[in-house]
Amino acid sequence: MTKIDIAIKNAVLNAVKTLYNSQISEKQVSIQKTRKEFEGDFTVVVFPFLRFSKKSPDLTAEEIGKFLQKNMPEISEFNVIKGFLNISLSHQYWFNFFKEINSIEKYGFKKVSDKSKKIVIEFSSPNTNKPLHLGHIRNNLLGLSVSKIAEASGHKVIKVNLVNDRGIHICKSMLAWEKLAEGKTPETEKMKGDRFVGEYYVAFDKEYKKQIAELIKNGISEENAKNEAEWMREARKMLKKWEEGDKEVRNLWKRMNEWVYKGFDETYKKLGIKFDKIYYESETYLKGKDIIINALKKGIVRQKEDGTVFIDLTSEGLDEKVLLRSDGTALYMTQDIGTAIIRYEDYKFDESAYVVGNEQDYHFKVLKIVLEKLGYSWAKNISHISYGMVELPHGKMKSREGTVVDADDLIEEMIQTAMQKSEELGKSDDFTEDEKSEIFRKIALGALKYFILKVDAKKNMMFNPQESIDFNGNTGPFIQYTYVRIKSLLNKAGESGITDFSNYKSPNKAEESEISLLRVLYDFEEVIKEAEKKRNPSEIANYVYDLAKEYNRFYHEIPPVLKEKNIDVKKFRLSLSQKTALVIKDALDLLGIEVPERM
RNA sequence: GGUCUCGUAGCUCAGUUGGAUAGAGCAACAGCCUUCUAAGCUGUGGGUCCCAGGUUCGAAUCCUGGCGGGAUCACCA
Repeated sequence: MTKIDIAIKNAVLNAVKTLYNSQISEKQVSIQKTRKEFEGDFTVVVFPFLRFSKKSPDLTAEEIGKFLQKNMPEISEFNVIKGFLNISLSHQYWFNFFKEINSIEKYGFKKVSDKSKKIVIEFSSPNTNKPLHLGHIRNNLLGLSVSKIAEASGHKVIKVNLVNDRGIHICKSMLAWEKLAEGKTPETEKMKGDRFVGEYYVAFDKEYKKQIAELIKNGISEENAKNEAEWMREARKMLKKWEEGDKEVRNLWKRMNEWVYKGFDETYKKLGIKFDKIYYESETYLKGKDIIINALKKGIVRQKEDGTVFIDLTSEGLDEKVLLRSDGTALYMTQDIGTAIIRYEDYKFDESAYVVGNEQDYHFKVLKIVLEKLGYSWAKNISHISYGMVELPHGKMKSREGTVVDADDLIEEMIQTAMQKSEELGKSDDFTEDEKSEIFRKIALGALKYFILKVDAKKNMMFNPQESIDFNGNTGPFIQYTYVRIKSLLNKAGESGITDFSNYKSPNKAEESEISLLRVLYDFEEVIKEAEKKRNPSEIANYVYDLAKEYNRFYHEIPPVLKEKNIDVKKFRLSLSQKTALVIKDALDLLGIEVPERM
């Protein structure tokens, strides 16, 4: 499709050349959408041309406007206000534009082919010692959405999860379970496995703190107390046994992880998340160790007297980074080096992106540099999709202190609210029970997902449990409602015998609200491009909100479509509605949000 | 302390390749259901865009310096 704004830009370049005999660069021409309070579709800012025209802004704009109008049949008229040249496109142009996009099944989307860029996107990456919370939800939703946007941009996407299934934190839950559980399991307690295990993690911390306090009371320094508390010593012993492959410890580890995975699967399913590949840290961390030991032999990394292996990054303006402990065991960085390499061997990706919180900006900066120093040329194609923290009104979320918003609880609460709201409005009366659960689920998750994704990913965001669960205004349900409303309209049209709307003759004239709606539809292609470039789902979210809002305005301003006498006008409006619904659906899908057919 | 990042209406957020009178939603107030779903639409009030300089015809947006919040700088992950 030829983009009209690009055509205008070229015409302006041509105008300046012809009228003022001056060659200007594309960069100097700024075409923007005309602001609502003025008449027109696109605006050309003429200030940069004044030094070539040597005329007043208004006169320059006038001359360029006349030139454009003469050379572009799509332009119907123009006006000049204070040096801004506002261009109006003919109604015919907009009708043609609509016919064009209406004939494309997935307008704005690019197809994935064999030549597509291959992108591995890692997200979620949970620890297996506690249930998922709101922070994880943001991660998961961003990962899912970024993946979908990349796919819509024609890339081959591989969604990957790296499960952090080993380490001292897991041993803490295991130890507490051994000490306190008396054989209880998620089955006997009728509890979700991840939550069950999480309770023992909290129990560990409680006892651990008690032990530290005790030691401090006996005159031991805080630092020593933290190291020497009995449970901590036992947890470390357990970790060592795990690394040695102790059968009993491994069995317990396996058993408790299974509980957690079962719980996670439920939550992922509710969120609509699936992975193409799951990596387990327990299976990849040794690779990193090998790589580092090899690099030590080659002299790329060095060893200190105390035995730690490190890499010198001072030439990059960073510090020395330790890659192996003095006892030879692996660190977070070590295992991430290993996993990155395994991932490249598995997929030979063109790009590898990590969706991880901004608290790890430094980590990923270092990871990339270290891999480059180790000689992996593909390391330059690693990127970190960094996002901000979710904050609560009373402060930070800390799982050990129980000040978290649990993912499952939150989803359940949202479903309850959706149900209540629907009953209040008297809308659920004629739904069957199956329909109800399906509809409330979609609305609840739509509300939650939209709430989180509409905020710019890189910014911290505030989550106020009381106020955040809203279904009016700039929310997911508002957008879903718009879709449902259109569906209802189309169904009614169908009942009256009009099922095919595409065979109309374009009307002579379009209403202002129709043009406004078409202008928003025009932007969709560009919005996907921008969202992909910036890896930022919020651009899609804000767009689809604008679209829904614009449709609702159209819906109210236009007299009832079904009563329209002129059959061509009627069909055009139904087509326009239908396409809007489709774009809403496609855009919401990019956010991982489903649409109900009724609500 | 170094580095990074954010600061826009009472609250939650849009708005940066520099453009016109800075926009939404929530909350408050006032209207619109004998015409297609009122989870909707329309209107009113609400702003030193953290502060001070600078660049520019033009700055919320770019630069410099402050102030304030957050993150990070581990043989934790």
